[in-house]
Amino acid sequence: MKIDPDNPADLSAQIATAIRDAIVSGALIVGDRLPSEAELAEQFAVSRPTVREALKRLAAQSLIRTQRGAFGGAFINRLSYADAHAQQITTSTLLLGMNDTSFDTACEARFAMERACAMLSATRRSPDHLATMRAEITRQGQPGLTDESFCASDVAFHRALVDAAGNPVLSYQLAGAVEAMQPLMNMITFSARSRDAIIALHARIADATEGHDGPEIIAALEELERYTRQLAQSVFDARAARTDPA
Amino acid sequence: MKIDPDNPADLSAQIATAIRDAIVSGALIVGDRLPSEAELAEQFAVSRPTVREALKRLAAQSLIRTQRGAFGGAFINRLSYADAHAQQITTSTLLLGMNDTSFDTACEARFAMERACAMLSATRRSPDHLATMRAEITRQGQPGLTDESFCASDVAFHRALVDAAGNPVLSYQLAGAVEAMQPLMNMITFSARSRDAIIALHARIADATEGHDGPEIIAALEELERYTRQLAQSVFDARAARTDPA
DNA sequence: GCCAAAGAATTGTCAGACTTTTAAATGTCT
DNA sequence: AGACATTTAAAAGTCTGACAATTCTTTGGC
Repeated sequence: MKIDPDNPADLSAQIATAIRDAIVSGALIVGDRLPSEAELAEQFAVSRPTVREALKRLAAQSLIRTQRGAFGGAFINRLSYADAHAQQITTSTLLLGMNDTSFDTACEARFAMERACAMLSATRRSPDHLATMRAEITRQGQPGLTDESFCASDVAFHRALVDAAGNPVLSYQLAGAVEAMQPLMNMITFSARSRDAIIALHARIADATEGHDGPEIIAALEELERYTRQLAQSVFDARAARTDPA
Repeated sequence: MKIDPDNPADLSAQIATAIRDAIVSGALIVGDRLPSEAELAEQFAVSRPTVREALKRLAAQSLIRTQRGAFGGAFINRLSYADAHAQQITTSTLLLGMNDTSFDTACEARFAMERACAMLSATRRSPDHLATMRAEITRQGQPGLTDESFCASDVAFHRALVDAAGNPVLSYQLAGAVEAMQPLMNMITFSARSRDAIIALHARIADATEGHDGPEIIAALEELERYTRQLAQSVFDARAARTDPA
């Protein structure tokens, strides 16, 4: 594990990369303890603050965890699904927020992926997943619910559908697509009528899931996608008309 | 933007979180310049090294970029698809590598998501994408190709298929699923016969893509999934027999 | 008016010190 | 001997102050 002191790039970035490579390549495995900061500083021939900056970079990606005290130090962290999940959601959210991705593009991707779970969810759904879906549908029908709460419940419903597929990799990958859409969905105001339409489709999905009917889930999701995009379109049209009253 | 000095958590972590929240919430937008390290140190009532550690955490996630010199500083970075892509691949790779996810689970997720692109790819594929797919198929048939190069080409082929869907969000999400599988795929040794079978399926996919035949792409992908899992199974069985010769 | 040199702002790096936390080692009492 | 309290040492966390490197702006000279 070496660094090039003549490289114009930050030394801390180089050190972080060197250690990250060692982790990805398998030279360092979960639970391993890195040398102490002082030792690393000596090995790389840099100062301790520089080493610390490198370690913080790795900590930011949940690659290591640090522990104070005697026999403490930096340990290679097991990247949990939960950590990866959280990271992916912030990344996806920023990605959509910063790159003026069109609502249609995001929506298309999200539903395409969600439909990919449908057959598996139909086969493997547990009573737990069904109960969650039903509960969210009930919540969505409650009067006085804010638009944001409605969206949050919508996300929870779809997460249950995805989780029902019983594949953690799929759940992890989908998390970004589904949850990152939430800020975009929050821009939509849901009338009582549109809420009813969405709830009806959710009920149809829940019924199909209960009845192990994959194709029916897909059909309902397709209709939901159509409806969502149409709803967004009318919101954008209304906004455009207000901004530019030609 | 405040931090709690009595909080036992790292001050640098708190500062990083505070700034990250400001970015995610939209209070700081792309191109904005953060105050200088000295000013941040004063604002948060900590020392400059502590501020620097916080900034390195954010830099590790590509949320900011720093520039030296007068009127330099830390700037809010536009999170590019390329950056997010790269991050997702390392994260997914580590996730699969560290959590003894079964080959079947990863494979199932990957093909489920890839099939989600099929209909779109069939509709939107450009001559460019087709050319890439054909080129990779040719490469895969070359004699003397190492297993690793074969896998790399396999990934390139599937990426072309995904990119053909013409949806950057989908491409980004799929990157993790497809490319993170590569280390797992590398564990498989491909006989000449199994390579031929895979190449034939690739050709079938390319033909279907050219002919705008989505369902045929899906059918071929399903067969490819079956074949891949069967291949992996036999490799694992052989390994188990060698380890435990009962 | 243009080019070069000086200046100022800002990050990158270093050295050394002090504080806090934690676990192991040691000592003491029953 | 075993259980409990005390000491000790290792390590991260933080601070201070300094200097080097970089880069933009401004000024001065021609």
